[in-house]
Amino acid sequence: MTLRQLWDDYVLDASVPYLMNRVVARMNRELEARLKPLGATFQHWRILAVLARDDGSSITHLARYAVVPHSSLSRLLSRMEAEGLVRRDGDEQDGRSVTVWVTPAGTALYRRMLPMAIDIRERALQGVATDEREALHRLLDRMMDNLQAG
Amino acid sequence: MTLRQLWDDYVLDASVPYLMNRVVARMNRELEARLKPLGATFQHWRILAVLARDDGSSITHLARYAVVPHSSLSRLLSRMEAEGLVRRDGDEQDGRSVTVWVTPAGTALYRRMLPMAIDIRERALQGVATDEREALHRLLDRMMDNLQAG
DNA sequence: CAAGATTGATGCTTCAATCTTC
DNA sequence: GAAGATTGAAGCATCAATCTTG
Repeated sequence: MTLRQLWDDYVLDASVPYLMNRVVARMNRELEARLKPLGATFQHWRILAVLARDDGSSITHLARYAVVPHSSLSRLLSRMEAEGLVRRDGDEQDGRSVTVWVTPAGTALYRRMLPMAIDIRERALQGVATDEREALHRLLDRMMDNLQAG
Repeated sequence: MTLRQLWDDYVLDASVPYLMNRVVARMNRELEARLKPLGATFQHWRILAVLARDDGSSITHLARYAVVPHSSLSRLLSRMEAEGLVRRDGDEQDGRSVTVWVTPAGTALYRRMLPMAIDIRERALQGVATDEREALHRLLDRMMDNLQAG
C-alpha cells in the first residue's frame, strides 16, 4: 500500500479509533461534570467501580482494570485514603503487594455515582436495541483481545 | 428502578462505556509509545490529524475535533509552534479568532505518524469484516448524536 | 455583554529512580 | 535479579480570571 493510498484510507470521520475517542471523551466529560457536586472526579469513579466488584484488589490489578497508569495510582489512592474512601493494607501472603479496600464512605459514594453513570450510558445508547448492544460488547471484547495479543 | 436493580444492572465487564474506555486507552497508549521515537505525543497526532483535513481551523474547531479541552490548546499549540509544526495566524474576518496552519515540517511528521495509527487500528479490528466495521461506525455516530442531543 | 483565545496559579500525571520483598 | 509499589523532579492539564474584539 502506497502512502497516497494510506492517506485516502484514513478518513478521519470514518476512523473507528477517532470516533471512539470522541464518544468516550464526551461520556467521561459528562460524568465528570455530574460527579463534581459530589466532590468526586472521574478517577474516583473508576477506582470505586473496580473495587465494587473486586474489593481487596492489588495496585497492579487496579491499574489494569481501572485504566489508570500504575505510577499515578499511589498518589491517587493517597488522596482517596485521606478522603476516607479507601484503605490500603499489606498483603499477608506477599509482602510486596498492597491490597486496597473500599470503606463504608466509599461504598456510599459509589451508590450515589452509579445512577449517574448508568444514566449517561443509557443516554448514549438510546434507541440501540439489546441485540445491537450485545454485538457491540462482543466486538469491543474482540478488539481488546486483538490488542492484548500483539 | 431500585438501587438494588441498578447495582445488578451495572456489571462492569459488560458495560459499554467501561469497555470502550479500556479499548481506547489501550490504542492510545500504543500509539503514544510508537510516536515517542519521533519526538511526538498523542496530542501532536490529534492536532495534525485534524489539520490534515481542516487546515486553517480556528482554535474552537480544533478543540472540538481534536478532542482537546479549549484551555489546554493555547499552550499545546505554543509548543507545537516552537517545534515548527504549526503556525498561528489572526483571522482576517474575525479579529477574535485565531487560525492554525500546518507547516511543511508538520505535514512531514503527519506522514510518518499515519501508518502507525492505521496499523494500530487494523490490529484492533483484525478479523472484523467490512460490514461489521460499518455497523460499528454507524453505531458510534449514533452514540455521538445521542450525547450531543442531551 | 457575548465569543474567542490566552494566562496565572495550582494540582495532577508522568518518567525515571528507588525501596522493599520475593 | 525480578516484581510490586512508592517518590522526586519536571512537565502538562485544568479552573478561573483576564484580555481583546464583535
